[in-house]
Amino acid sequence: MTPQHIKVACSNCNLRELCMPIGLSPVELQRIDEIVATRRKVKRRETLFHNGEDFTSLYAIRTGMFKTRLTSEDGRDQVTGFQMAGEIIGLDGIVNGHHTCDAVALEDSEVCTMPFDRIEELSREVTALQRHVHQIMSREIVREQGVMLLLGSMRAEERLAAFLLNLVQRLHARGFSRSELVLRMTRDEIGSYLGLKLETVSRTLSKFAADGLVEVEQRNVRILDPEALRSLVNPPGC
Amino acid sequence: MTPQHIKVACSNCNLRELCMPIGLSPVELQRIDEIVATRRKVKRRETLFHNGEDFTSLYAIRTGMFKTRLTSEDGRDQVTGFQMAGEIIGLDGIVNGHHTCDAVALEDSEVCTMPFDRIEELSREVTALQRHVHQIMSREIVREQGVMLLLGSMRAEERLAAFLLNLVQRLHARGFSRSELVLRMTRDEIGSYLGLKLETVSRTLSKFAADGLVEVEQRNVRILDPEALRSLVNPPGC
DNA sequence: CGCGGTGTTGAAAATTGTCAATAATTGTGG
DNA sequence: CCACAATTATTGACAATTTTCAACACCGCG
Repeated sequence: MTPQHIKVACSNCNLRELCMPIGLSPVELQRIDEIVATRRKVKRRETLFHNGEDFTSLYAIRTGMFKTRLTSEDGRDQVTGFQMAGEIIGLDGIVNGHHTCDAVALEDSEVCTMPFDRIEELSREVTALQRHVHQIMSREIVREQGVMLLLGSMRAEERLAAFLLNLVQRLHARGFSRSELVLRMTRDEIGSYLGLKLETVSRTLSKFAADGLVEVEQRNVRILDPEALRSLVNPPGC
Repeated sequence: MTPQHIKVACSNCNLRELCMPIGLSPVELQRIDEIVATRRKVKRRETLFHNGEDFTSLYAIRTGMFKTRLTSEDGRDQVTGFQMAGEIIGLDGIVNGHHTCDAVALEDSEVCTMPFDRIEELSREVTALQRHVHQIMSREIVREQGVMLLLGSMRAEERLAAFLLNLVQRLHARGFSRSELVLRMTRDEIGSYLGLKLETVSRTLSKFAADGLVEVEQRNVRILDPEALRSLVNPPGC
């Protein structure tokens, strides 16, 4: 309700390789700086945008973590993703000019606001940006297909193993540990994302711990046997 | 293996309002005609493209129906969508330059091949086309989020009801009956899409028939009580 | 220090999957 | 055109997985 707005630039952002096209000339890079209108801080539990809200901008996450959540008419809801630094959210709003999901900060976070009409304008001139926008959208389509595979054909243990491996891999790509992670979301949110009840998530985590695959202490998870987790996701007989 | 290639034009295609931007000037429309390189016929059970294949083009379906299918490393597979006339497939290939799923014709079909580099080139000049491409990709993202909601939070009856209503609604938008439809896919394929076993699909269909919601004769389905189906998808207490 | 939100665990119930038998349909080749 | 094979669909009985309901523990914050 009281977002802070701050002027900034991509050209010296340390997340550049995560959310910007590569191989830009200095002049192109400078023009892209102009895309980011402002930064905006979003506190834990606050929404960046919500279902029904007019779509104006895409958001690049600078710090923190978000969940996107779909709520059906009858109140059922589904977490559709967890997004971290360098990832882009808001793509759902393009098609109808308003958002169709909520984006909620899981911790105090900061995003770069990129007005979409400026993105469209500039991507007509900077080919690398055009390509990049297409890639970001295609990547999201492919990611969601992977979630469909998970939800449609995996059992609880496989889903949770895939979830943990995916999270830690993305964190590692951002310079964090290859084996330790902090879950910023509740068991209930993990369950919603994985199509499981929170009790099932909790039980499955306990079983992983009992089997020596992970060490769990609250939201701190240490992956002890990544190979065993991987073999859960892709069963042995292959 | 022996695709037929035929030259054609969008400007007088009867599916124009389904797969092309609206409000184009005659000169813009003519330029868009140039996007469609060829038409290609794909026979039932043949693939339009498959996982790993180099990505070059998007495809607009002219006639027939396809399924897209994801196959995981261990051989598990997941149907990620059923596409019909006027819909676009191939968006998965943009991000990495190769397709990450298979597109299989469920009946003898015909598609328009649209080389993606031409689409990018032209959408730099024709704003309406640029916007259209973004909308198509965003629409696919939103569609997949809906499937995630279905797979993550609905039970078998709800999933199947949602599936039937979605299919018949899309068919109706194409001039077909509001209540009768022909399933071009097997029970197994429906089950894969809905995260259910084929036996569950069959049983649930039988139950719908016993309850007087639908009439099922092989792949011919008549929806007798669309309201009851809708109330299954969105349970009464709302 | 207590309270609300979060997490764990057990037992029973519900849903869906598995296995198996059979039927119906479609495609194929003689 | 018919017969046979292969594919697809239906149904039942039973098993496995996950959910539901409930009780209780833990933690962090005011």
